[in-house]
Amino acid sequence: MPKLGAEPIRRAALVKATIETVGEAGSLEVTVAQIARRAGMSSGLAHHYFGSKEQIFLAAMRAILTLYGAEVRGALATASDPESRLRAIVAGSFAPGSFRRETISAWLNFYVLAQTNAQAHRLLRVYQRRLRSNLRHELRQLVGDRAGAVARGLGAMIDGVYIRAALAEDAPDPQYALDIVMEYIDRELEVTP
Amino acid sequence: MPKLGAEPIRRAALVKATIETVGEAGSLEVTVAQIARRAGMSSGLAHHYFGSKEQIFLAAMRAILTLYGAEVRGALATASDPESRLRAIVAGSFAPGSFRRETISAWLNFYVLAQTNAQAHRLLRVYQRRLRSNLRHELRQLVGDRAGAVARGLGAMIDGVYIRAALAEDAPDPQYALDIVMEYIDRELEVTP
Amino acid sequence: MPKLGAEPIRRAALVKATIETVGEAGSLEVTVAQIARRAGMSSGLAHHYFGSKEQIFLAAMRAILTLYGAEVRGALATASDPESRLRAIVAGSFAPGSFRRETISAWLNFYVLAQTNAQAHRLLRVYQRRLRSNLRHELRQLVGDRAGAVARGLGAMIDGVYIRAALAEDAPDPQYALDIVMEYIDRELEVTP
Amino acid sequence: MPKLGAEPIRRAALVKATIETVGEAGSLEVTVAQIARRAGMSSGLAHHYFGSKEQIFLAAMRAILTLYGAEVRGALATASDPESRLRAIVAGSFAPGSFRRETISAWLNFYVLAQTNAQAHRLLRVYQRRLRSNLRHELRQLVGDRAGAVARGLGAMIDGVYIRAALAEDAPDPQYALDIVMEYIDRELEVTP
DNA sequence: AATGAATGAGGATTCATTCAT
DNA sequence: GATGAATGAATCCTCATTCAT
Repeated sequence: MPKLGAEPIRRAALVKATIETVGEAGSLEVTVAQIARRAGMSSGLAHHYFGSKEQIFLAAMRAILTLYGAEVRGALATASDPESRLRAIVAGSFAPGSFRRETISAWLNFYVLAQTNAQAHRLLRVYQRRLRSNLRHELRQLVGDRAGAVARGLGAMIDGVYIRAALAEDAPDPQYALDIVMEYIDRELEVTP
Repeated sequence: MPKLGAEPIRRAALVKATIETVGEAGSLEVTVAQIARRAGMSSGLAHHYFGSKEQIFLAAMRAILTLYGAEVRGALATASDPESRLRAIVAGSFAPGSFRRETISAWLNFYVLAQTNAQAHRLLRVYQRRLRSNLRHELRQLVGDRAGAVARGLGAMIDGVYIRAALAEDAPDPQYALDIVMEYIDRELEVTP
Repeated sequence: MPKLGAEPIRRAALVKATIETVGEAGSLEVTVAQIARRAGMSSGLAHHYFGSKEQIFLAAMRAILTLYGAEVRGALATASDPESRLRAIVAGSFAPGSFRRETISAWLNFYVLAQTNAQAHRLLRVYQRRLRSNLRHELRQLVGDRAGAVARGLGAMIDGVYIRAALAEDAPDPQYALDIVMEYIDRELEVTP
Repeated sequence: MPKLGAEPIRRAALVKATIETVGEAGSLEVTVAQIARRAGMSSGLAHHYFGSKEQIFLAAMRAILTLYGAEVRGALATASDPESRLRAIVAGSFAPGSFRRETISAWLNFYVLAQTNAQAHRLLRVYQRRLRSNLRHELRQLVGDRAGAVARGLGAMIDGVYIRAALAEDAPDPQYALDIVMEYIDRELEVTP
C-alpha cells in the first residue's frame, strides 16, 4: 500500500544516500544497488524514480548546490552593510550544513562529472556565476573598480579551500577554512581606504 | 620488433597517452585498451609494463607532478630576491607546460583518485607540502608572521584557479590565471611595509 | 520471469550443469559461461547465485559427495549383520547414481581441486574419514585387530577403482568394479575364521 | 655461445621444472613462464624446444612414467622367486624416487590430463597395462586362476594409495603405503595354499 | 508502487605463442 | 640458439538496466 507522498520521500532518500555513498567512497564509481540499499529500497525503484544512474547523480548534485545556495542566503539574511554581507556570503559557503566531509567529497566528484556531463556542467556554471555576481555586488561598494578582480580571487580561493578540505586527513574545520578567506578580505579592505 | 631501450620509451608513451585520454574523457573511466591504443601498443603490453591500470594512473600522476615541480624550479632559477622568487613560484604553477586543458583535467581526476588511493594521496600531499613550504620560505622575508597564513591562502587560491580552469569553456588562459593570484600578492605586499 | 522458489531450482541446475560440463570436458578449465548456458541461464546469474566460479565448483563437489553419502546410507538401510553392512558400504560406493562417467570424471577433477583449495580439501577429508570409520566399524566385528589395516586397504582400493574408471574407454561397469573389491573382502573374511 | 649438447640438458631441466611447478601448484594451471623461469631459461626457449605447453606436459609425464618403470625394474633386478618379484614390483611402485609429494601431485594432475589429451591417455594406458601384465605374470605362479583378479585388485590399490598420498597433510610415507598393499598380498598368498 | 531476478555488454587481466633481433 | 617484447584471444566478474510478477 503505497503511501501518499511516498515519491518525494523516496527521491529525497535516494539523493541523500547518493551524496553519502559517493562521499564515503570518494568516487562516482558506486553502484546504483549500493545507493538504493542505503536509501532502503531496491535498485529497480531507484531507476523507476530517476530513470538512470546519471539522473540520480544530477539530482544529488542539484541538492548539494541548492543547500549551498540556501546557506548563503540564510547567512545574508541577517547582514545589512556591504562588508557584513560580503563576509556572510563567505561564511555561508563554509556553513556546517555544506562544509562536511561527505558533502565536500561528493562535491569534488560532481565537479569531475561536470567535465563529462553537460547538465552537470551547466549546473555548476550557474552557481559559480551566481556566487561571483553576489560577491561583486557587495565588493563594488567596498573596493570599487577592483570588485571584479577581487570577486574572481575570492571565488577561486573558496573553491581551493574546498578542494583542499577534500584531501585533509581530519574532519574539515570550518573555522580554519573561514580564517583563510577572511584574512584575504581583511587585506583587500585594509588597502582600499 | 623489440628494440634496445624500448621500455622507457613505451612507458613514457603510456604515461602521455594516459594523461591525454583521461584529460579528453574528463574521467578516470577510460579503458586500458584505449590508453594502450593511443600509445600505439596492445593492452597486454601496457599491463606488462605497469602491472595494473592503477599503476598506470599513478605513473601518469607522478609525471604531472614532476613536470609541475620542474616548472616551478625552472621559474625559480632566474629569481633572486624574495619577492621575485615568490612570484616565480606562482608563475611556474601556471607555466604553459602544466597549465593545459588536458593536463588540468587529468590533474583534477587524479585529485579525485587521491580520495581512494593511498599512493595517490601521498603523492599529492608531498607536492602540496613542498609548495607550501616554498611559499612560506619566501613569504617569511616579506610578510613576517603572516607568512603561514598567506602561504595557505596562496596555495588554496592556486588550486582554486586550477580547478576552475578545468571547467572553463575556452582554452585555459595562463595570463588571466596569473593575474588573479598576482593581485592577491600585490595586496599582501602593499600592506606590509 | 522471476518465479517464487526459483533460487533453489537455479542453484540445482547450475550444480548439475557444472558436473556435466566438468565431466564432459574432463577438466576444471571450463568457463562459467559454458556452465551457465547448459543450465539455461546467463553467466551473470550464475555469479549472482554463487559469487564465483570457485564457489560453483565447491557446490558441485558438495553435491557429488552428498549423493555418494546418500547412496551408501541407502545401501546400508537394508543390511543387518556386519558382513552385509560392510558389503553394502562398498556397493553404495559403486551405486549407479554415483558411478557414472561424468560424475567420476568430475570427482577426479575435484580431487585435484582439493590440492589447491582448502575448502575442497576439507570436504574430501570429511568424506574419507567418514568412509573409513564406517568400514572400520563393521570390520572390527569381522576381523578384529586387523580392522584398521583392512579399512585402509579397502578405502584405497575403492579410490583406485574409481580413478581407473575415469580412464576406461567404455562406460564404467559397476559390476566389474564391485567384483574387484568384493574379492578382496572375500579373501579377508576367509582368512579370519 | 650455445654449448654442445645443450639441448638435452635444457629439455631435462624443463621437464624437472615442470614436475616441480605442477607438483607445488597442485594444478596444471601453471604458466610456461613459471616453468621456464624455474628451469633457468626464457619462455621462448621452452617453446622452441617443445613447441607447446601441452608437449611440455607430455614430456614431463613421460619422465614420470619412465622413472616409475625404472624403479620397478630396479627392484625386480634383485628378486628371483615369484613372491619376491611380486613384492618387488610393489616396492618399486613406492620407491622414494617416485613416491614424493611433488611427483605424486604432478602424477595426479597428469591423470586428469589424460581425460582430455589422447597422447597422455595412451601413455597412462601403456603403463597400466605393463604393470598389470607384470603383476599377473608373477601371480599366475602364486595364485593360479585368481591371478587376473588379484592383479586388478593390486593395481587398483596401488593407484588408490597414490591418490590418497596426494591429499595427505604430511610428507608421503612409503612404508605406510607399502604396508597397506603388502598386507593385501599376505592375505592373498595365505589363502592359496 | 515495488521487488529483485535476469540479462548481457564491457573491461581488467592473464598467458600461450610468435618473432625480430 | 636464446631472449623477452609484443600480441590478442580468452575469461571472470561487475553492474546498469529491464521486466515479470
